[in-house]
Amino acid sequence: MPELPEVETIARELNASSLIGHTILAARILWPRTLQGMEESLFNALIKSQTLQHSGRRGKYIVLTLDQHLLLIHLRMTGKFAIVSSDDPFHPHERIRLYFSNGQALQYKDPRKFGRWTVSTDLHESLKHLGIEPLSPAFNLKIFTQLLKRPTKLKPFLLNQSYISGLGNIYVDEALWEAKLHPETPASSLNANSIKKLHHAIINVLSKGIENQGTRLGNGQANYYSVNRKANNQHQLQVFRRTGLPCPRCGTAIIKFTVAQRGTHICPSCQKCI
DNA sequence: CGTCGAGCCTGAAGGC
DNA sequence: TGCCTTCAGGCTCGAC
Repeated sequence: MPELPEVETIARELNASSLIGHTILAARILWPRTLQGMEESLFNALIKSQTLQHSGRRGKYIVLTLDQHLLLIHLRMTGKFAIVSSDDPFHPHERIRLYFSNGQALQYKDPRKFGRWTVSTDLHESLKHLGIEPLSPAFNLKIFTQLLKRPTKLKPFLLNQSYISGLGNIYVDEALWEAKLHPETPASSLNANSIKKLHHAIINVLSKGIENQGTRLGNGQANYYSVNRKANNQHQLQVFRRTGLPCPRCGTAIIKFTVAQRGTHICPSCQKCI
């Protein structure tokens, strides 16, 4: 589940890669459902002969800028990229391959097949369902306070991409721990001090995640998140997937339970409900 | 508006 | 060892 820091890391890597400035010759679609609402023939027609100009990010989407279109890619749970030689054999998990004019190819692997690709001519229109970027200057205390005025628990609030875009299960658990807030606390019940702490915690966990080039979980196979193997943030996690281990702040054993149908990790001493 | 459950998927992990 | 079940979770959709 790549979240904002992982997607940002991947977007930067692609932007610094040898593919930038080269032309897409063709696409090979190995799992057609990866293309969202689009036939393979149309997809090919839209991207063929276009140059890859830039790789960026909006929310959890990778945004590849071509001459005339944008490629929007959501990795969902297990989407991964690699740059390979055009004549390398297909990987069993490979779903799409883009062939470039320099003899290389962008390989998209996704064992779970949840990831989605789409072609857009209007970024704003295509991603209008996304809320504010938490690392942008626009995400200030005043806006955050306004957003919190709704009848929902903190965890589903933070996971909802239409309010704040980019947070996922890992960084929500981490931010709530840092702010000493329980995930089932009603969003509208926070006082000014808690709002300030949570605002700071969100920016802090995401910034550190980017600094560490993302979080890599699992045993290096199915849950391997980043393009490169430098992702290091997994060693900085305070509560996520640390059930039974001592809270780094007070030593109480971390517990896991379900909130909003998601595995949720908290310190029961530091994070009291309401 | 919000919550909840199902569905999309497969590999890993746990139970027996 | 091996089969079977459960779990993991981002997002969408339909029901309430």
